[in-house]
Amino acid sequence: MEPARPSASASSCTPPDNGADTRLRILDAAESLFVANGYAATSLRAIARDADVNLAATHYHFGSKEGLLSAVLKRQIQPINDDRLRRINELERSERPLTIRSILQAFFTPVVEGIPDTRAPALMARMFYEPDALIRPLLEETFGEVISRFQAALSDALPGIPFDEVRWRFHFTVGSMVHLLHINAPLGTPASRETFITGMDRLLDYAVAGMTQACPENARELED
Amino acid sequence: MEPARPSASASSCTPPDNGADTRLRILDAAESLFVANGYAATSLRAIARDADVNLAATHYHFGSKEGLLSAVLKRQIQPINDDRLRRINELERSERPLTIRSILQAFFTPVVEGIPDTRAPALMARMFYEPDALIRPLLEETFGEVISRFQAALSDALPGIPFDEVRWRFHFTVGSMVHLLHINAPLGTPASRETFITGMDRLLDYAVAGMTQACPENARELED
DNA sequence: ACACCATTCAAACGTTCGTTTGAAACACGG
DNA sequence: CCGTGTTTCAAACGAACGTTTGAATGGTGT
Repeated sequence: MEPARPSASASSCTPPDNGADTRLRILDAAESLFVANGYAATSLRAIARDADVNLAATHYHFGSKEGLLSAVLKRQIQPINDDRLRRINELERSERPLTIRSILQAFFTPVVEGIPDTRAPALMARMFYEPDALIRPLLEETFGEVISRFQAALSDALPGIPFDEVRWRFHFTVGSMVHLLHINAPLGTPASRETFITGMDRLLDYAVAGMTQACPENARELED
Repeated sequence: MEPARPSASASSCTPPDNGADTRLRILDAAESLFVANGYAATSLRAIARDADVNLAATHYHFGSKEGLLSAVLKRQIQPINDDRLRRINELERSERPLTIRSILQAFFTPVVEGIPDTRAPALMARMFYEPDALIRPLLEETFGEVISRFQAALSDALPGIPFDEVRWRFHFTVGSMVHLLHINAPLGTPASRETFITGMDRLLDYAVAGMTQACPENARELED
């Protein structure tokens, strides 16, 4: 029943680019359409047309529409989250205690640098609020570790503030960021990179102020 | 071609509940499904089934799926925005200059009070990020006046801060709120009203800190 | 040259979608 | 009690959907 997955049964050491080009074109087209119109409103036929491939190729390479979405997500968002974890780990190895600003920078910077390309932020924002229930487990699997990891680091850097309160404030911070990605990236203008970076810079100030609130000495700790 | 709209040609002073019950049941069912699954993934057949009405009734009363969405939006979000404008107008008539906290309260409170019912916040959050392009003009028409009105009030209350900077900060504030509505309300738990109100309270502190940033005297102006 | 396997392709599968139709059911003033 | 206009209903429309099929295609090792 199931078509042979190209990567599974291949025993050769150097995988040839047979179909690799098709795979990439499908991923690119799907990503653009998912960002622009959402998952439910995007048809595999539209993806195949934009990618200039046969309709059946989408099922051959990704098994189903949901499998294609999973592949799109993995390609763009996973590297960003990996980079976040790498940065927070390196931070904790170097300085103690961490500053709020440095933690949030470790959270924001990978998005700004757009790993692996500049369409990642738009995809991240879009998928984060996709209504389809089938996407939720995918996202929780993708973001769960990063969120709890940064919650812990922020809580360590905000002694005396209850963990619940820290979680709320980080919740609002994430919301601000996603909203910025949403409005600045998807519809209309393709998000001039300059405007986007400006927004992320101001977001950092805004989030530091919100996270620290009644601890101004903490908010300014890096500016001395 | 066009079916006679029920509200147009009726000349009687007391409109009978002919079809009004059907209309309401359709609106309720559509609202729930739009919030849970989004616009594109919700079918008129599912709405008609949940509302326990005939499929054709949806077209008879609302003309099209898009018309139904417009009616759902108008019923829930318009009252919230009207209340916001009423509060900000009343504020500006009473005290001068306004405090950031009082302005943001005028923006948040109508959502907390859930006019006309508690499902409004969830609908607001869902629709705000709907991917379908057809919704954008609807939302800009619905939220445009409120956004610019509050931007102006905040700018007046933050003398010395460039208008662009104020706009950015308010942008993040809106994002924090929508994100709170999203996570707390839609999928899974039906948003215990208590948890939601707690979140909105903390959001107010967070947003005041972010909006005022390097002006702590402004952040605390109401607490004396 | 052959056999083998991954990939592409046109065509069709059954299902579900938004919408339309035309007649039945209903309310109500004359 | 009939005539008129509003509302409901079952049924169907064409189109688009995700998915499947089976044959053609192309390169690779022997």
